[in-house]
Amino acid sequence: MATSAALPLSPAVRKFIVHWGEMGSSWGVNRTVAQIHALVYIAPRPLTAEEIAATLSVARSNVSTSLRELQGWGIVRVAHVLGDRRDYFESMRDVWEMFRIILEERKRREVDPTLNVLRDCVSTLDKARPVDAEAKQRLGDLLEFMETMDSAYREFRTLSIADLRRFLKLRGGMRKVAGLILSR
Amino acid sequence: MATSAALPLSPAVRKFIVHWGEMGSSWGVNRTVAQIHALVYIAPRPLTAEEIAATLSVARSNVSTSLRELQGWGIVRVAHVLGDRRDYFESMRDVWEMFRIILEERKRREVDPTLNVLRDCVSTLDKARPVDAEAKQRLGDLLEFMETMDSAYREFRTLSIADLRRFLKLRGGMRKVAGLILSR
DNA sequence: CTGTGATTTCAGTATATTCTGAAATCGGAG
DNA sequence: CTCCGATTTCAGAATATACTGAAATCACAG
Repeated sequence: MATSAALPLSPAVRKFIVHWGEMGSSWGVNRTVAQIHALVYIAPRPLTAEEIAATLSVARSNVSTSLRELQGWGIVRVAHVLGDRRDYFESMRDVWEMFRIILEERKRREVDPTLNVLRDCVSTLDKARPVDAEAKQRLGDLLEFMETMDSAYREFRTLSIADLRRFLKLRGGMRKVAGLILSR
Repeated sequence: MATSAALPLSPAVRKFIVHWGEMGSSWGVNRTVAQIHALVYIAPRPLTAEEIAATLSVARSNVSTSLRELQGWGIVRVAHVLGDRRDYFESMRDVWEMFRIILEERKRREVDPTLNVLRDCVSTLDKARPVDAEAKQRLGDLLEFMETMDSAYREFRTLSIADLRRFLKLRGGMRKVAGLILSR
């Protein structure tokens, strides 16, 4: 097959893709990976790896690796077109669901291991001589904070996207929570 | 003054510092910066830059730059000891407050600019030919999501640390919210 | 002012990360 | 099986980031 041409992108769309790439960088996501995600998300139809490579001016192989990573995050998936052997890629469409998935994945990859390390450190320090009393206190505080966040997240996770959305959109929502639940 | 000696660190504390550094990396924070933060947070007293350099085996100048960055985030500050010209550094102690400050700072540096870009892109696409209808829709969805998050955050921000803590610690908190506020 | 220790700056170096292109592999058609 | 286009792998190159050490600056005591 002939080399795919770059997709035509309006300036606004270009701007978004570039910005999303920069955002990715400051959140620990490879710039190209983030750009590819932006492109696939905004595209009106699933794209081939070759189209992506041409549009963003990166090597075909780089696109392959990056798409694999996005699939690993669960926010991009392969689609197929009848009579076409190539893989087409499309992004999850629901932003809220995407948010939830990314949160879940980061928790699994980063928060959970940190909780384990903290628990381990605190329990080791329990058996240590009192020289480390201070350190134990600090790590204990941190652990308590992260465990509270963790269990709050576990509950948050049980809400439907619809409820979550409704809750966050409530004007005065936090105040209501404070009033209804906290004041006793 | 003689070169400061490295502080004695128990294995558990070392483990924590190393892990915190790795965590930093995956959140877009320089490893050394994160390690310094961990060390200063866990130390029983304010430390000099030289002590930090010796303890973590990094150049004095690197510590200087990293501390400046941590001060920029507002989670580390300078303290002084009577009769000692050196700067001593200490971390904010309250983990919840620290969390709040970091959240605020990341919002300011990353979310706010993204909101601006999205608004700009969407309004540009408004004036565009209908070729970009799809893109406009997608960016609009993303913008709506981020604006909802943003305003929910603005309310969350008005809660006191104490209330926030109490709320997150409530067992069944999210369920209660759903029950009391959402179901109507 | 001068001297001294503390701190910062910054050019060059080292390291880590990302990217490329060529080669290997895959997988279905014939 | 062979062929062929699609995809992946991976060693080396390119780039970006972090780090060092020396020199400059600062700030304060004397």
